Amino acid sequence: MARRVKTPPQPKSSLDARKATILEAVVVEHINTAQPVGSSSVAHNADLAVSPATVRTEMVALEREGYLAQPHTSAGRVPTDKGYRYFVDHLEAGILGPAQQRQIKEFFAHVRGEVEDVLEQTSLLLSHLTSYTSVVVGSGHSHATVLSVQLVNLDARHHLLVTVFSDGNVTKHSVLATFEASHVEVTEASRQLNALLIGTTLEAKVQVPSRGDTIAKLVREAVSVLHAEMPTIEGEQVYIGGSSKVAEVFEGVETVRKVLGILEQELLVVSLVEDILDKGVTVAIGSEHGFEPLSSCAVIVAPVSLDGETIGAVGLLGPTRMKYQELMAAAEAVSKHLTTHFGGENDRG
Amino acid sequence: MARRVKTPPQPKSSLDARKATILEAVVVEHINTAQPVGSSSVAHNADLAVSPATVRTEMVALEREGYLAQPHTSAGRVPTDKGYRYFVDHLEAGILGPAQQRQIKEFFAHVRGEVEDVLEQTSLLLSHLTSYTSVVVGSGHSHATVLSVQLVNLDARHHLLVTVFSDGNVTKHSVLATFEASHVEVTEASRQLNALLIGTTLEAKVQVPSRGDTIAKLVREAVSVLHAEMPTIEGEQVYIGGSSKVAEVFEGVETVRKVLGILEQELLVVSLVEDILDKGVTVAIGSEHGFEPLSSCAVIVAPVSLDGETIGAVGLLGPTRMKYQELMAAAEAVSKHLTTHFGGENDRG
DNA sequence: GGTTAGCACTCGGTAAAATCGAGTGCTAAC
DNA sequence: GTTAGCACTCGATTTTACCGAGTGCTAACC
Repeated sequence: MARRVKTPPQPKSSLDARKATILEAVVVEHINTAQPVGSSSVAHNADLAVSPATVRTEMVALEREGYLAQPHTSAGRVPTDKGYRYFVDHLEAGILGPAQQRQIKEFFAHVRGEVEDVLEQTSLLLSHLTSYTSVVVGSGHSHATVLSVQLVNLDARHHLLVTVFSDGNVTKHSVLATFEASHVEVTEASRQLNALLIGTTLEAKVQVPSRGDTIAKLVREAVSVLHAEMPTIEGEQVYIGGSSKVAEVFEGVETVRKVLGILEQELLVVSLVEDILDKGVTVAIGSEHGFEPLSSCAVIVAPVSLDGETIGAVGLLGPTRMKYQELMAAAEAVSKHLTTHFGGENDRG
Repeated sequence: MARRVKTPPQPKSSLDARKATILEAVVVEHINTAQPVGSSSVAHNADLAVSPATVRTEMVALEREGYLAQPHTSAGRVPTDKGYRYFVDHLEAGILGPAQQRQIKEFFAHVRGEVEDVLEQTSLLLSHLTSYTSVVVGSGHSHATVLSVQLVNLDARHHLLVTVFSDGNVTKHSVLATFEASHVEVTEASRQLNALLIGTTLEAKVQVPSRGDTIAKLVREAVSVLHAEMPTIEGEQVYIGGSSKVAEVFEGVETVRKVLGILEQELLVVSLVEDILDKGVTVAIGSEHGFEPLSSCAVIVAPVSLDGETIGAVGLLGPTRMKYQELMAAAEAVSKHLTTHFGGENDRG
């Protein structure tokens, strides 16, 4: 359904049955062999009873229309991004192997712990499952309200502000005072902070006391420290699983370096995944996402939602010649399980 | 001083002046060129006024003693791990370039935030500074005592146990009850938990109430959740900076894959670094640390201490042919700055 | 008109051959 | 003990030849 949102240009890319079959055959074979594929292997392989010559004629057409490309004359054809796109768009949903299904079931039956831990482990699961690099994103808590704040004093001038949010996130912030405060004063400041902040979001302005006593100064300091953090997309979590797979799955040191470099920049990864989600797409191939350094990559994403709202996503990253069907099935399955996992938690006793 | 603790076997490896010079020249040149180095370049390069033939004779001696190796007949020599070891042991402390010194000063002048954030950013700094992969380890808080615990209820059955430790660490744990609890009950449970746990370590046994009321059940549940976590080395933090550098600095996809695979396993990295620290050494070369998959790597570590106790370490990882002098200086400088950074925090107002 | 067999042609990849030269070990003279 | 001289080794590089998968085109075929 969401697929309608994709690239508006071409009038609804569609090919006659035979061209489609040929394109598909080329894609499949190239994914398996990593080699340019020639007319004859397509003619044999596919169930179209046609001679290589005919296949060739169709191939020049497909090349003219931009679905295929030739590395050089007298070599076979290789799919372009557009070719992969057609392939993916016309892919019937894959079904996961029983072993993998079992592995996922197993995992979610036994996984426990905080959201962060679950997400991190999920990224490892996905990576093991697929032998590709996985990306799991949990979205931030910008709309979460404060459930509780507490000022704990480490020593006379050094305090720790611990804040609990309605979505279960907990943050800590150091509060360094230029003056000493007694235990009683800190406790009182903590009480006032609670009264002040509970129920508010980080965006909300609060009325801080303007008095000059120790307690008021503490309160002001704590509030400012907490709110100072607001602009950063605090709470966005990224977990990358199996980054070593990058070296297996891509060829060419240069590409490996580039991809790893990208994966290091968590903010970039988050925005990449969110961009793709925003487009309502589940796969971004090559140049489709704007990131030039990832032009030889394809990214599969599947949203994780709670109460109808997207709260995160799981993704897989690989070269454009990746096993789309299998990987999409894996991502989908895991995202479904995650969704019910978190959804179920609320009801469970 | 700590260096005396290293490999006991050989009676104090030492070479006559000329052999030492030659070995050093070979190491330096091989580090720069990544190529086997021949007798003539050594004869020219070094300030020993000797002919290549003499150098050759010395080289066979050095080879016999295990400091050098020949990839194949009629190729130059390459240092062995033992050769690097000798080189490193007789390296006078390097001095950091002014640009890098400035960068470090700059960094520590402006860095702020929680310990975790500082450590993470430090790992990035080290990596940028050196173009190698960095490892920053912060040690756990097994001896830390509980400063404060708080049970916050998210909904009737779903609570969050937030614990603040004396070392500034904060943990959260979900507490899922099979029964409903009112706000008042949760608050009371929270109060009792505080009375029970403050000042204790996670190892300590505590006397939980055995009554059957809601509050007692909550308390028991919370304590068990908290203590269940004890055995895991909670609080060990690892930050790896510049993992993409692995692809630049090592050659051979296979090596890159192996190293990345290791870096993914944080526990492994922690124990690697701690092993090296325990040996009282600052550099582990090739086979010196036990990790077979890292046999082509060298690791530089520098401890970070607070009040005389080691609270973490910074490290750099690269191929055995890495720029030891420069990197050791960088690691040392950063660890010193980190030490004073954390040490100073306590006194600062 | 679409399909196909036939065919000349292209061109990257591989293998064999030739060559190069850095570097060695040895020996004999210094 | 040092060094010049020299024959020798052997990986790396270049050259050449060649193969063959695959193409595009054309003419015959259904």
